Amino acid sequence: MDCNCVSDLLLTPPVPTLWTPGIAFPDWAYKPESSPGSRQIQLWHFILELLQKEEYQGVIAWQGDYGEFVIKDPDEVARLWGIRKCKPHMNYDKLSRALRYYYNKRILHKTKGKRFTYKFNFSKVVLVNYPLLDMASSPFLLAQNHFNGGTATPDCSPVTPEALQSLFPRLPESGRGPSLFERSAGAPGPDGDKLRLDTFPFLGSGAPCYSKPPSLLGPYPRNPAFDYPWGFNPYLPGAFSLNNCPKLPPGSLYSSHFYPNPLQSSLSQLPHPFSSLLPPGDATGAERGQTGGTNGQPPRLCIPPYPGSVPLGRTELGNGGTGVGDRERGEANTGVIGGGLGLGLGLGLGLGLGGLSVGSGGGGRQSPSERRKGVKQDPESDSELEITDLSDCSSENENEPDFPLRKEPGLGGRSHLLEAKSRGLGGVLPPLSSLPPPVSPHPLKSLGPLTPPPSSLPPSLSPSLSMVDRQRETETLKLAHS
DNA sequence: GGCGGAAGGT
DNA sequence: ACCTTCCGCC
Repeated sequence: MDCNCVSDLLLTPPVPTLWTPGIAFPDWAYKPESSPGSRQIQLWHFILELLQKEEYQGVIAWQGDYGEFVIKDPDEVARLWGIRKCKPHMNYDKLSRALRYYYNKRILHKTKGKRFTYKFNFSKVVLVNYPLLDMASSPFLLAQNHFNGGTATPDCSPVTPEALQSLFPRLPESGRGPSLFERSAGAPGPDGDKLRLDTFPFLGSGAPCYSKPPSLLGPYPRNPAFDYPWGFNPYLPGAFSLNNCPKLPPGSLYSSHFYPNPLQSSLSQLPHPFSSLLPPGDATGAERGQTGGTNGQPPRLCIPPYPGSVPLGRTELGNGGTGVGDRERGEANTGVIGGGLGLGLGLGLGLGLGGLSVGSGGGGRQSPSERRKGVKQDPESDSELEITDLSDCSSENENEPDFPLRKEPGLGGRSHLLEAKSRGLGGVLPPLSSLPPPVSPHPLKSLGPLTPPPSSLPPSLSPSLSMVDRQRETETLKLAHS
């Protein structure tokens, strides 16, 4: 069915994956075009999109436990979802049915006793958004080993190649190869490769198929002129500079509550050099400069999207986590991540997934619906953030703001950004002057099989790894691979 | 409100 | 596969 709902094209930009600061999910997070449903965003993606956006704090927000969110305005969420899916008759009853559908897939579960409250199973989702492939295929992984000196730690244990292979049966030993991808028989080509999420046991069958592996896409496969939101443009030099993070949006996918600040939760607990990545004396450093901070509002974390930082440290999804404790039926720790996953690759590499903690969400910003209805802002909200009204999205919902995602990467969105930034609402990295500059401004340009770390895995995060070391390891990898 | 079965659509 | 729609049940 073709409808005039918000165009998927606007919602599925060719965002360069790991470093994607955009509000939509990276290309690989969407279904392949060949699949039924053709690249339509999945509900949980959509939920995450809403969750990461300031303007929907009044509609849906992180709240409570790690990964837990509350739908403050079920009707509005349903409406937005309906717009998104061109289902004008969508309502919360149906939406919730779809959410329940995720129970079995263990992507979500219900927080019992709390109305409209659900909880993500991070072990499912995190890797969907941090495809290990990139991590695995990046020499950055090698760098991880340098952080812990190659020795096992409870939080980031080097795993033998065998162990890794057992986790990811098709993960190539070299960290680079086709085995994570399902090469369509006789159809190798741009779409011939699909990341085999089914090789990730913790992702299960419910995980969306990647249309393409991010780091193997090569130079942006489509529409390179895509106008990135908040003025962010990965093509621009410095866009991936760790020291230049104001380019990043306030609600980066990788920096929202859903990806609680690994710097905060992990680096501060890790020995140097991890801890040195945090601003001095800042236990909650990463929140600083993110969300005002002077108004007492629980900050909506906008963590600098160090994609590479995710694998840095400990996993706090439960066991030994900092207040992340899962208390409900197995929950988020069903996957290997939950146990403090350390993934090694090839040469005794250590990879932990996510140092995770979460701030309580939900500053109660006034939602579009509230604005629409003229509802007074949530008393606990102090937000004066002007939300760009992207009402040029045609839909059955006449004259309503409609679903704004991706709609206006231009002036509107930027003004939003500017305003947000002017209020210190994120997109600002904590000072990381100690970090070396990025190697390449282009996230993917140099992504060969064995190249310097892509921007998605900033070399800055391997301060102890010299280029010589990298080169050496690269060579070693080549040998191992051959 | 929340649940899951069932049927159906794409 | 991933919902959407409908429904009866609790």
